[in-house]
Amino acid sequence: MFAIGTFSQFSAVSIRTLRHYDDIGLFRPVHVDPATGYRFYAAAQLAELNRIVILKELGFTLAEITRMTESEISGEQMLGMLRLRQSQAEQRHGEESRRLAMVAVRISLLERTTDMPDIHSNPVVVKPLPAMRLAVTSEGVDGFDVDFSPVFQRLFPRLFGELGRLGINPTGPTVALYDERPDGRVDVLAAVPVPEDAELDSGDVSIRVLAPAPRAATIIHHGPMTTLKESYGQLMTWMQAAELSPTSYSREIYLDMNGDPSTWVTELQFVLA
Amino acid sequence: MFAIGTFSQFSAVSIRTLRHYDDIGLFRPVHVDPATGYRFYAAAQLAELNRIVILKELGFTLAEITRMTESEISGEQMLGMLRLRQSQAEQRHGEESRRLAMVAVRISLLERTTDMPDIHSNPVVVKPLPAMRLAVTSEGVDGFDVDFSPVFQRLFPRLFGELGRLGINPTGPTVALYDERPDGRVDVLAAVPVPEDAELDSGDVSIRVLAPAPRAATIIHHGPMTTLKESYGQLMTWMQAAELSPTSYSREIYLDMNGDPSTWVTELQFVLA
DNA sequence: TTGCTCCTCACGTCACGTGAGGTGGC
DNA sequence: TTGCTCCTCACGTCACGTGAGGTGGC
Repeated sequence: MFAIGTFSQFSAVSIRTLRHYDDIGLFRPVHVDPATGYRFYAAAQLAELNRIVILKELGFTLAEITRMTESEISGEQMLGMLRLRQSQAEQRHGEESRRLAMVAVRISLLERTTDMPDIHSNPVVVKPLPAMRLAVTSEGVDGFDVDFSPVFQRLFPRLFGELGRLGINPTGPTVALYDERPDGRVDVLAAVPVPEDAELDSGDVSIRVLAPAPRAATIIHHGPMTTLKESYGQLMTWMQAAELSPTSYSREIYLDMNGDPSTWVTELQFVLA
Repeated sequence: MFAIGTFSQFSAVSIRTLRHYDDIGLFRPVHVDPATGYRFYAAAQLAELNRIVILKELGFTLAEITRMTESEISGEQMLGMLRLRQSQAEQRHGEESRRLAMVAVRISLLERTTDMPDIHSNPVVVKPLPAMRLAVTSEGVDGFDVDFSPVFQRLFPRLFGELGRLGINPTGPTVALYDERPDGRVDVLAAVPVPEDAELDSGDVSIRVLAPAPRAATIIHHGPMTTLKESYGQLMTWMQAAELSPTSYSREIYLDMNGDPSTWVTELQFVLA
């Protein structure tokens, strides 16, 4: 029999870990001196400890290993658990790969423009978008090269006028979206979230429900709408570097339009595949 | 200004997390109602929160991010931290890859022999070996096909006789090792650990110091020496499956030779590259 | 008055590492 | 008697999730 220090050396498992395994009932010494509490291990226990070490290296938790050793497991069952572990490990491996790729993207963006920390100048975040129930009104335009302000100056009064007439209160910030049309033109939509029970379809203004999006690339734009294209540029530069592409045109969420336009806050969103 | 629930929705960061960031001083609301303790966030704060989210996704800890945001960091510094992160992430990625490979090895070993759970029948552990100071005596043989018992029956009495004569007490279990010789023959060494200050060089018995090995493949053998080759077989099967190769011949550590040979416990070791 | 949102503790997570403070045997 | 080994608490780790129990405003 070996005292804990010797057994720790032979097994390359720390004394603290051996005590921990004793505490949680995973692996106990063959003998404990009742007077001193000293733990004593038999050489033959090394094989049992080694099985635990192996299972741990494969990524099983101590709770799982405890269950495995308590109820003797068949080869088939072990195979099943290993396959489960394999898929979990593959998932974590994939996450690590993506993280690594993102670090590389940030490095390459920064190397291009060493004048400013890119994370400050290019804070693109990928996040899920919740579903939204919107009241919308729209107008077709020829493309993205036109000035949208006159369009919105027609759309928003129409939208809010109709909502006011119906006594419907917006439940969130104003939104602009852009849609492809079958004829190749672009639909400009002015919209605002409305309650679940709000119904309307007055021809010009109707309800549209946006499905939740699991992943969207987003950036916060500060300042007036006239400088929006700079933020769009950053967002698209980032998407190119990250090799991600949008599934549709953008959405603009006007989070803060109080006070001077130089203090406005807008979120630009591209839903990703 | 937004209450915490609204801000949580817009940012896709949980309420609990926002409170946590407030607690640790990483990200505070622009305003807290003194009467109720309600937190209020400004739209413009979304950009700041997004930077934190990005840094977290890149794998930085909250403590690191706190330092980064407290002391405004230059592009160069950020590049340096990103490169450091990259190497850390590569390391973790490598570990995940190895773990994945090990799971695959276990699965393939199990698929070959579904009659028994391989981890029970093949508990090979890779671990570091500590340095050892040994008293050794040796003898050359023609190869591994011979019966070693007569050799050991000459070597061990010689070894322990000499140690007894010098009054040197072993500090660990008996060891056998095998060495290549320049002439192609094999050196069989019988050895035992001795204290740091023990000196001896009597021709037949001398001191040899084994360097610590960072990685060795090991297996516990139960029973008499006559069945050692079965355990060697398992160990070598595992090394083949794991695509690992030893740098030298094996070592045998006789951990328990008390009582009947059927209860003996021996560890077989192959130092890995 | 009833929901809704928000609040502050405070425990739990996972597998030990790391002191603190103390005790038998050579 | 002095080191050495071993012992038992018990806090700390990391970033929150998850109740418990309670409070203002519509």
